[in-house]
Amino acid sequence: MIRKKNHKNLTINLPPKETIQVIQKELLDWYNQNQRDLPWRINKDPYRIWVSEVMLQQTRVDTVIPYYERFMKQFPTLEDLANATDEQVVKAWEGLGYYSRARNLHSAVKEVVEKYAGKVPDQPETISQLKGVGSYTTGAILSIAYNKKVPAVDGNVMRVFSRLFAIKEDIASATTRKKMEYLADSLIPDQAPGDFNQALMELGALVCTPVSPQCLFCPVQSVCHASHQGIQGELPYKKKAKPPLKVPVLFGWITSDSKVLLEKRPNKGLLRGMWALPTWEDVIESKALDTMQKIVIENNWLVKNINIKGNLEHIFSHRHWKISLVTVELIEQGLEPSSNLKWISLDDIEKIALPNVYRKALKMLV
DNA sequence: CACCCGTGGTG
DNA sequence: TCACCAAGGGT
Repeated sequence: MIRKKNHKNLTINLPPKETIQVIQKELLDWYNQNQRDLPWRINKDPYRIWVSEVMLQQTRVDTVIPYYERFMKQFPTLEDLANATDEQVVKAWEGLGYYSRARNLHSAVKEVVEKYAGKVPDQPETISQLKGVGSYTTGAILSIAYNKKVPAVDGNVMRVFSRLFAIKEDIASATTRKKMEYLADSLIPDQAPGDFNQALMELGALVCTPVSPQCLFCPVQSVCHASHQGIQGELPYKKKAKPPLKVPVLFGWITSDSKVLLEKRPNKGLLRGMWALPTWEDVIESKALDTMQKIVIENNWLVKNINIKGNLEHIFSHRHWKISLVTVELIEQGLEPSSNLKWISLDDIEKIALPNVYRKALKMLV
């Protein structure tokens, strides 16, 4: 290995030139033979590449495919998406999670229409200013759609590099990530940067997998430090994540006259800006009925009946909701609709973008 | 830098 | 069963 320092004075071991050439050739050959047939690979339309990259953030390929197919059918061009309403876009995203991705994408696409005449920027400084376009997505769009020599370091690439070069540092740290980006920048070939970036990710997805990597089928096994040392199973190193915090919550199924009350969640925090069943946090199961009765009294609602309807759990990445479901039937709709409160019929609820945790609750009620 | 932000699949 | 994870970004 050649020890080098980059502009930020990080010490980085770069492989010798011959090794770099082996990696480039073997990876590109392998990718040409083994790449999957994926719907975002039918052409190089920057808009199509962009949508796929945003959907794929922290989300599996198999999960994304049906969403992507529907999304591209509904919004075939960048202009179509720009002209859509926010509600339409978020509805198309329903069930995918991380809903801010949809709002950011929508907002960014509108910005591209207004400021760049509908052409997706092809410079890193410009495109990375768009909402929801970070370092990885910048590299992915520029290399895949525009064939620019910009690294795209995602979780796959970090895993592949950590094994290939036996890097034992925590891949969650910003410093390690900088090293990885510098490595990627040093490895990426002039000829086919987009294919090379995708080859790294494809290798991580198909061969250099998180558990039981298939080193026997790896095109770069001959130059892999982890494989030679037999430590591929130990890498990449990652600090253990904290378990999600358990929070007891109360969902209200508040109905009147065959309509149900929906509440818009605040513009910050979990499921921000999404329509939801009225939700109260830190209400334990044994207090669910009491709490709902208090709420009814405080609001002077005229109530036919209040019932516990059941319990369910939902685990987010950092929250674990233990949910009590309580139904309230009002004699009359004593609540004025507002910007964050509305009555809606059961038919119309299908048209609203509801997070899956609320869809799950709905299934227990209808 | 540490934390927040969804969901469903898997071994 | 449950810990871990999947083509990250924002703050």
